[in-house]
Amino acid sequence: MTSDALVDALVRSTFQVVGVLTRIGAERDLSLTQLRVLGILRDRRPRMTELAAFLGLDKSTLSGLVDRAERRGLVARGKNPQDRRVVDVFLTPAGLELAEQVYGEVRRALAPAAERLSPQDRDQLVQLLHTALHSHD
Amino acid sequence: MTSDALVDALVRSTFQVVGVLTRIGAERDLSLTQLRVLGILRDRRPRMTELAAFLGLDKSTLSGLVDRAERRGLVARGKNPQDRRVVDVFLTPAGLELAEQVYGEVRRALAPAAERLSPQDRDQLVQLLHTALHSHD
DNA sequence: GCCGATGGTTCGTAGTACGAAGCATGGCGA
DNA sequence: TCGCCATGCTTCGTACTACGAACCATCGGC
Repeated sequence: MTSDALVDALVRSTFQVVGVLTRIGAERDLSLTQLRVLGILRDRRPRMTELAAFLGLDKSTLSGLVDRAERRGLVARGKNPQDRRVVDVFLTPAGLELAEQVYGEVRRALAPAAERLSPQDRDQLVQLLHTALHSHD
Repeated sequence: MTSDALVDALVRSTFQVVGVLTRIGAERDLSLTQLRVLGILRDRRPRMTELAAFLGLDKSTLSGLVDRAERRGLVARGKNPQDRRVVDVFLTPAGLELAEQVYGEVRRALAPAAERLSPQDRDQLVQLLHTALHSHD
């Protein structure tokens, strides 16, 4: 099976990128999950359940996660006028700024990797990853 | 900058693979870190400090991690005859079996992704990931 | 033989994650 | 319209993950 080598490569690079993300997050006291939350909320204002589903987490986990982020002033809870049970989550200005900072840093950290490839190879890599993983069949 | 698209793609696929690994691990009560430990120990018998460094974790974190895995009978601590301060870690037969099981499952879970690519594309993807990330300059 | 360096463990603290139980609101069927 | 189940979220209890500081044992050079 040729696919084994590919799976190995994917897992390997996954852990490598996770390492980079974890390190950058740690510098600002953000876990991988919080990092992801910031990334997601940059262009969305989901309800708790949606966000939990997106992250693959239990609702109860998200409550705590949002609690802590709210305490730090990074996100806020909003009421939903259509349904008073629903809680919407969104970034505060401080949260947005931090998100942009962090993702800027991620880009900087991974730029050397990108620069090891020619522009054509980069495009191709993006394309291949998209085809393989972004399975919209 | 073209590299931004690549960074985005890398981060995206990272979270996707992390999702797969987390799910498969959870089915057997293994965290991402424990999964990684199993993977590493499949073909190594490092000392605690080496393993910690490899994982990017503090020694103290690893003590607990190995404690729990040992309690479950997955790994064992061994004395190092050259230096009596040193503790070597290795998989038990049960740990090895679980590791093989889990990594088989990972391969199965990611096989559909691989199969979306032609054999040549797979090779190319492996090659590109290696060049970009496996920076042995 | 002493002493600083190295290798691990222990302890306290905070975050992460789950499931069960609980409360409020919504919406449907009688 | 009322009753009741479903849905959305929070709270609580538990276990794991992770760190740093303090600690003990051993090693190696002097």
